[in-house]
Amino acid sequence: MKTLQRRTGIALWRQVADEIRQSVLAGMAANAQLPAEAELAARFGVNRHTVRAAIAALEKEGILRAEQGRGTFLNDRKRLSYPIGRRTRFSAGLENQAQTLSGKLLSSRTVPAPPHVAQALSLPANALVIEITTVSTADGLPVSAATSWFDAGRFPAIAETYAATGSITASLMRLGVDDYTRQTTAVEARHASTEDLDLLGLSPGAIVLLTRSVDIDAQARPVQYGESRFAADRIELLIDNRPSGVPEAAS
Amino acid sequence: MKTLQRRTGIALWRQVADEIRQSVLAGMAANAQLPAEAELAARFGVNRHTVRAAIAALEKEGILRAEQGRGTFLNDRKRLSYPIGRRTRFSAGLENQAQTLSGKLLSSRTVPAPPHVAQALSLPANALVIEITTVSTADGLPVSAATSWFDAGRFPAIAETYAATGSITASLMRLGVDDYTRQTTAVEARHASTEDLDLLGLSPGAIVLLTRSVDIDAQARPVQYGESRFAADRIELLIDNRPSGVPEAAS
DNA sequence: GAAAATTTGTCCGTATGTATG
DNA sequence: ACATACATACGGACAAATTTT
Repeated sequence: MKTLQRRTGIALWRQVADEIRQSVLAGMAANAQLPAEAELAARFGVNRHTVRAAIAALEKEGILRAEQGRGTFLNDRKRLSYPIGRRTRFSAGLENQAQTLSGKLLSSRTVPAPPHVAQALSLPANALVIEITTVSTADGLPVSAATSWFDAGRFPAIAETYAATGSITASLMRLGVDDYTRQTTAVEARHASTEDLDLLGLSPGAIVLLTRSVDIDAQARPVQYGESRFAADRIELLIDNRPSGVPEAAS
Repeated sequence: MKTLQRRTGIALWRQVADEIRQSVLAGMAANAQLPAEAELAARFGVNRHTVRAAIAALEKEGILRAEQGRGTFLNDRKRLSYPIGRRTRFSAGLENQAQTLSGKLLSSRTVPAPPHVAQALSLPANALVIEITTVSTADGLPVSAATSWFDAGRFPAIAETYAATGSITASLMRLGVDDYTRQTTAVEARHASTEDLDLLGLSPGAIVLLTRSVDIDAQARPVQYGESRFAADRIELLIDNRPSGVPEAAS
């Protein structure tokens, strides 16, 4: 049952690290002590050195801390919860969970719309779009990197307004879009690209949640198509279909 | 730039395989030809042997086929799209995308509800729940493994009806729940556990999308809490908030 | 306080896997 | 197919820090 596999291109110590992260740490409280290295080695059927390599990796990720003579302990870090619904907004969604939120413009350019972007925005095949790349941060830790596309004819100044405000909602407001709603969100998961590792400050092998979303204005015209990469160890996506205003059944 | 990293516990050939899967194959049509091995080696800055190892792995996954003297070609396989909304149902959501769909009961047991399950189902702390583990398959390929919990007092025969029908919707119908809707869905991503690797037929290091969901009946009482693991390379989650367009009636 | 037990940290050597040319 | 260098995994022995007896 618990046979880790060899010769697969994934080092044993990394498989062990992944197992520890999810099954060992699953029900543990903050600052609780992990089983001893020897015990973990026995449980996974590997050498103690291999367990040590796994723990060293998790230490570098900030999840564990090891103290000589005492033991290894679970650090206190909790995941943010990012709500996705008709009124999906970065700042409003996380404002109760973090002290400081910010968005930073990394780059922008005007390009002919790639096919899937043109389709998402209901634009003709060779229309010009503005592509911006941004990183959003909560309490100083980057949580998402996003690439967004806007109709260059309708929002020629989107990059400048985003650079000034750090917010899509505020930028669109300045450009005449009083309100917008989320039409669709597709969610995938994958290993972070080297670029995203850099942008999000992640370790190699880290996982990102990838969302592809379309936002529309009050007249149901698409205003934004975006592809966001969320650091999967820092955030979860929450899809809540409860009609707003109805008291919650439980929780 | 695209500098692949060493000493990360992930073999270079596997990193190259992941890169090919997501960036090279991204915009390619089915049966299109890949760049030559030498060109790929140059692009990724690795030796040709390493590219060959990556291609061999992708061939074993069924994504590519290499033909001596001709080249390497992309097989035709697309990701399924699993819609999540108020009326989330496995069979109804995928029926237009696959020829055969099936659900199989792997195990069931009656246990005192774990705290988070009791909370999700609005049950007292030590209430009994029935826990079932299932695997759902599309066109013979497993796409999700799920663990679901039901109030043992209200649905004592849920395991038997699921075993008979292979469907949660049909099972609940037989047990007096004419209709149910999705209340919340939380989405995370992580490396597959060894158990899920086995259940879903994945290779070590593979990624799963993890959803935690609560379904409620017409009286807003929770009927099901479930944790599903989707093979991230076979399926994406689609959250569609369009009010019209989705037919209300389900058969 | 001293001794024993426990736990993490370091060093040795050896075999196999990975990556290059 | 060959040769070379480095990374990974194992096994054992022992040191260092801490807690328990």
